[in-house]
Amino acid sequence: MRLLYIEDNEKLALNTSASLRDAGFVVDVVHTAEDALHSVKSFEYDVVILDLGLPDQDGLDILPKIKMLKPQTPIIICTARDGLDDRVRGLNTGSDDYLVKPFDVSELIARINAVLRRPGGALGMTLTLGNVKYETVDRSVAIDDIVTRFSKRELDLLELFLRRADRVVSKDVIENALYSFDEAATPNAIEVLTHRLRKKLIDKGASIEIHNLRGIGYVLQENSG
Amino acid sequence: MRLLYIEDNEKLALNTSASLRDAGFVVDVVHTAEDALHSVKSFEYDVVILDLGLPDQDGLDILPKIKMLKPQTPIIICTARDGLDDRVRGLNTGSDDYLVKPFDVSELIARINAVLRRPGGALGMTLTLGNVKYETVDRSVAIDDIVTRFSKRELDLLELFLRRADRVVSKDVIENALYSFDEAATPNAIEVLTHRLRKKLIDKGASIEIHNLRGIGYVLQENSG
DNA sequence: TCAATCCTGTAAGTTTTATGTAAGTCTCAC
DNA sequence: GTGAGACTTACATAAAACTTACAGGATTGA
Repeated sequence: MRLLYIEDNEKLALNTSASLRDAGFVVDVVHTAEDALHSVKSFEYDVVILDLGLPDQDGLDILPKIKMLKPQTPIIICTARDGLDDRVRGLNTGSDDYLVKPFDVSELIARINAVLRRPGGALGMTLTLGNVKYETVDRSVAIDDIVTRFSKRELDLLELFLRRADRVVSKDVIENALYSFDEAATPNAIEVLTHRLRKKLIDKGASIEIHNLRGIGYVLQENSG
Repeated sequence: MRLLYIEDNEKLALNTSASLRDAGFVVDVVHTAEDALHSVKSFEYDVVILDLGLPDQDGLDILPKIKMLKPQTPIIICTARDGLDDRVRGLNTGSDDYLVKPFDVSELIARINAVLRRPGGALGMTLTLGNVKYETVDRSVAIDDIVTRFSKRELDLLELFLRRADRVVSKDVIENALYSFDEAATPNAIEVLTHRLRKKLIDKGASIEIHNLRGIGYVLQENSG
């Protein structure tokens, strides 16, 4: 899952991109429109995040250029409220999204996931580990190519683990990813949920395992033999 | 099968859209370029029908905008003979078509079907799963080669499910596919409709089943054993 | 044109199940 | 061995989906 993050404010870019990496994305950061276009030409991104207010030209000018180069790639535009003019609205394609500044990083992450999940958004986006395949578009899971049912929360957790396979995920991160502010969540809720996900994975013969690191968090790994 | 019909002449729009609905399409009608762009952004259409001669701007200007928003969606342009200039020809991308006014509605329906039948299009095939066969051209259904009657809405839903067999279809997607924006649709309407389709499938001995994924959507699957 | 029939959405009641809580057990680290 | 953290099981409940009945509207056929 690779993102291009176009943001001229270097300090902000540093902070935000770090959070995005924590969330399991691969992030390329550029600070100018010129670099951005170069990157778009050179690599395949799943999402482009465009922060308006670039120094070398009006940020909006770059939007149609990116669109022309990669019509399929969804773009998330970050803009101050008063920048939300008709030009943004007009260019916004429905497969895209915009976000009014200031915003919380978790909000941005939610938007990225939403855009990726949309039908036609990210083409053929499949998270795979071992014999487990997760389709982000329709949130379906197949183990050894056999479609398997999971509940909503189980899917949330599985997706989170798959995005951060082989990396430690703390209970905190899980809580933030799965539960909105108005939803309560004792640490136990996550333990129970993990238990259920584990059980289902074992029952269905998945070749992946959720390991616990006492006091630190969990890791999803392909089981080695 | 959902269409957007852009036509500023309200009387003509009313007549034509009624005929299109009779032919089994879900039709959204808009009278201005602004509304048209808004709808294209908000919904997924299988075909856009653009009648040139809109009041708020030269109709042709809207064409590239729609194209940019949804490069995949085929567009049928209706125009008077003298409007058939190079600009139309130039913008026509091959996935599109145009129709010279005045035309008969049956002609328009034929063009729509033709466009949908094209490679990569949505029509002109038999959707088959288990012992159920669905003819997209005339919307007829056969179970074990016995022709079976379904109501319009049931056909809409069945077609949607067959096109996405073994994949999760959310209520949201169902609502957008089956109901034009002037039609109401409580979530319950979809539940009732699903219930009726299920019952009919069972009664007629179909070997396919609609499974529910609580909070996520539905899946159509061939029943295993 | 009128009646009969069918389609389809609403409403209300019932069933199902996903999910958090609680309480107890296990286990690892020190 | 002790305690904190994680695991497990059972349970309650609220949300989601299912079902049934009904009524207005459309369609059909005489």
